[in-house]
Amino acid sequence: MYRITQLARLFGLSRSTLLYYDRIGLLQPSGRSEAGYRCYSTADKERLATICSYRQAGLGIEAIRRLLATAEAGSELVIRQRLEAIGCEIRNLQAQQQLLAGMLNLQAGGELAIAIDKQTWIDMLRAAGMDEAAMQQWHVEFERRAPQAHHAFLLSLGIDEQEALLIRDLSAGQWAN
Amino acid sequence: MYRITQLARLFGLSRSTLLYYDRIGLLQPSGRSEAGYRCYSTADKERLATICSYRQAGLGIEAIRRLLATAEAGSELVIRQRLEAIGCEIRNLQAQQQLLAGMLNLQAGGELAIAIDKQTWIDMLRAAGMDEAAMQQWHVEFERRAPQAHHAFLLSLGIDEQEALLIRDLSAGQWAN
DNA sequence: GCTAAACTGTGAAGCTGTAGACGGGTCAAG
DNA sequence: CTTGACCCGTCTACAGCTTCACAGTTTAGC
Repeated sequence: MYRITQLARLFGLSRSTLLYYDRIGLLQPSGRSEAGYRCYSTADKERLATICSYRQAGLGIEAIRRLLATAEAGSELVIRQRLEAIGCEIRNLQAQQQLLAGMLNLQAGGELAIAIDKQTWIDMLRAAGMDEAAMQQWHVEFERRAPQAHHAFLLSLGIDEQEALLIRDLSAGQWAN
Repeated sequence: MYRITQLARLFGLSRSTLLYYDRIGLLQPSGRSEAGYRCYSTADKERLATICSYRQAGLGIEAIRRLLATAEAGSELVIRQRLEAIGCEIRNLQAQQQLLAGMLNLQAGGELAIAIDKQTWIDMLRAAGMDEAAMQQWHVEFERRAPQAHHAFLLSLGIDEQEALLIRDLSAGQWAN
């Protein structure tokens, strides 16, 4: 049995957070003491552990509630959706970086274009000693390990959706065979 | 002269947002019609454009207010700080991806598409036949051609500001000599 | 000129997830 | 019996809006 602050500390949370979870019914203590103190059982602790890990993964309270309610069934979808959302957020942040870097350039009198394009990229790899075959192989690896990231990367070079898909198809094909 | 909803649509915002900006004094219309309707001038529009681009860059309202107040002076620091913060956020999101990917693996044992990290990147280049020296050379080229993009790219791999600067210094040094 | 829709205004409350403060009750040790 | 460390419930605050409620204004079509 745990008291509220005790349990909160165990997970690096504040008392307020557990009070809040109680109020919204996400985690309600399984009992109360005579004086009305919340008593959290070991089961409550486990539930909180689950909640915490979902929170750390950035899931919203409602999503977590659904996950816990449906007891592990269909949770995969929620997780995949969150993964998708994270990918999106990261791309947004990267766009922000571009924007800000652009502002710095404007102010500093602009030393160079920050966004690199396809040709520049190829030139750099070639300057580093890569040939056609090596680049092919690199695409194949990229596609195999992180297809989403591969796609985003291609787009970031200014390659259009069509061509990106083409490149990915070729890479995937090479991997399959 | 623009009416409130008109201006809002122009920037993909809602009327409420402009009402809010007015209330907090971030963007106040330069006039009112006889009936009391807000009239936004072209100058107001420009100001809003600036605000929007800062917002898109993820800056907070207060930061923007300060930027607009001090009229371009000292804004570089704010921007650099935001860049730093973005790098941090991206790393957090990547950690979340790892966590979620882990959950899925436990449940499904599946492979997944997530943003790439430093090690994955190195592995991919190596798989494509690059060795240490080639990677060095590639960094040098990257730094020479597009230092800002180089920096953003390093951060996107989850490398922290410190290490990124170190890598860039090394690359720049090699180029200088 | 009339009507209906689409706009405008103001002000207040709500949202998320959490932190912290408040005034007061409870409990164990010394 | 006091002291200090707990606990209670309730309230406020944060960002950056959105939504609501209610009333006045403009505009288009008939």
